[in-house]
Amino acid sequence: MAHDDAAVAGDTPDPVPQDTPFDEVSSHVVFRLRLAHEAVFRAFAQETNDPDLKPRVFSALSVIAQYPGISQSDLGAHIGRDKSTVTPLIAELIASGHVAREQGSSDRRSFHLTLTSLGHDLLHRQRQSARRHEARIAAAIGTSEAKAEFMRSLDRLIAVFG
Amino acid sequence: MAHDDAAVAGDTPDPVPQDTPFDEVSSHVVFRLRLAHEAVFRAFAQETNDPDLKPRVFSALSVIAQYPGISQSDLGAHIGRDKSTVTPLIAELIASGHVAREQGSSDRRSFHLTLTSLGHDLLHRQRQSARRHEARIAAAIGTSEAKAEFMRSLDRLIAVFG
DNA sequence: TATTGTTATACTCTATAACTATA
DNA sequence: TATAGTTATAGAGTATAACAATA
Repeated sequence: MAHDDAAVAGDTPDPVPQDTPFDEVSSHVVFRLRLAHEAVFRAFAQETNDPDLKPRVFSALSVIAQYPGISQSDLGAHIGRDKSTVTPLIAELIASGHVAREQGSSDRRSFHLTLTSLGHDLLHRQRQSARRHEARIAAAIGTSEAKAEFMRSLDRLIAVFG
Repeated sequence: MAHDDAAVAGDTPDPVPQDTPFDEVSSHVVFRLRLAHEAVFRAFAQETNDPDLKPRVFSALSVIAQYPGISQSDLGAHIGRDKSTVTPLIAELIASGHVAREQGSSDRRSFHLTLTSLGHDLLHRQRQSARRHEARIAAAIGTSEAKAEFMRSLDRLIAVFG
């Protein structure tokens, strides 16, 4: 915490107000985006006590469910991560029995990823948690329409700056 | 890249469309928020060739300019970081001559941070870069009004989940 | 030559805990 | 006891580059 107002250089700064201060920094999208991302990310992980409910696990399971047989590189492209980042993630999901991997027959460099029944079960549970989380987000933002507009803005930022 | 449509488990997946795919994952705020944050953060750092234009540097300079004499702990509270994270940041800014530090006279545990003239100059330049960056964001989102609404949504998320 | 996946490595950003010195 | 700041350390999360196998 800090001063209530600027330009005070004395010894004992006043405490800052607890509500959002009107800092210059707060007026920039990049900083609020960082804080909002951190907050939403944390809340997502806490949505259940399931230690497997990590966004990266959920995203991997979702993409594999949607594209059964997808390769690791393609999965990486879908979730915006390098293949070297995908490797340990998939290793973890194979070790936990949620994902199965089969070598390609026509191209033996690549693997085809599929969900096991355990993986489908986990995805099902994570979808429920994700649904609750999205509902909390909609409530925080205000309405479903406002949330949809928020999503559109995120999309435009990703499209322009991504 | 991956399949064009789901449930194809063949050997050679079709390439994924280059525009945003309608993945399940894309329909969740948490994932788009991550990608948008990464993209906007990267663009901010690239706004100029100035290697000092890091969001954390800009935020520290801004807060110190707004609250001259602020302590390191208070600064950390303003930018949402622990004091142990602030220590090396301030050390860097003192080493580069942008920030000055003076021990408190009434409470000698704490320090008072101020900007040097070099620090003011840097902040001035960073503000210009930040202004351009914010303008690009507004253009990406569409209008200033849409950006303002976007900011309000970010604020609500921070307030609810922070 | 190009690509898939693995590995080794390193970098960025961050926090927790233990510590010193003050209060 | 409590607080300001430092230090040591650790842990996410990620990418780059070199590599082997395959195309």
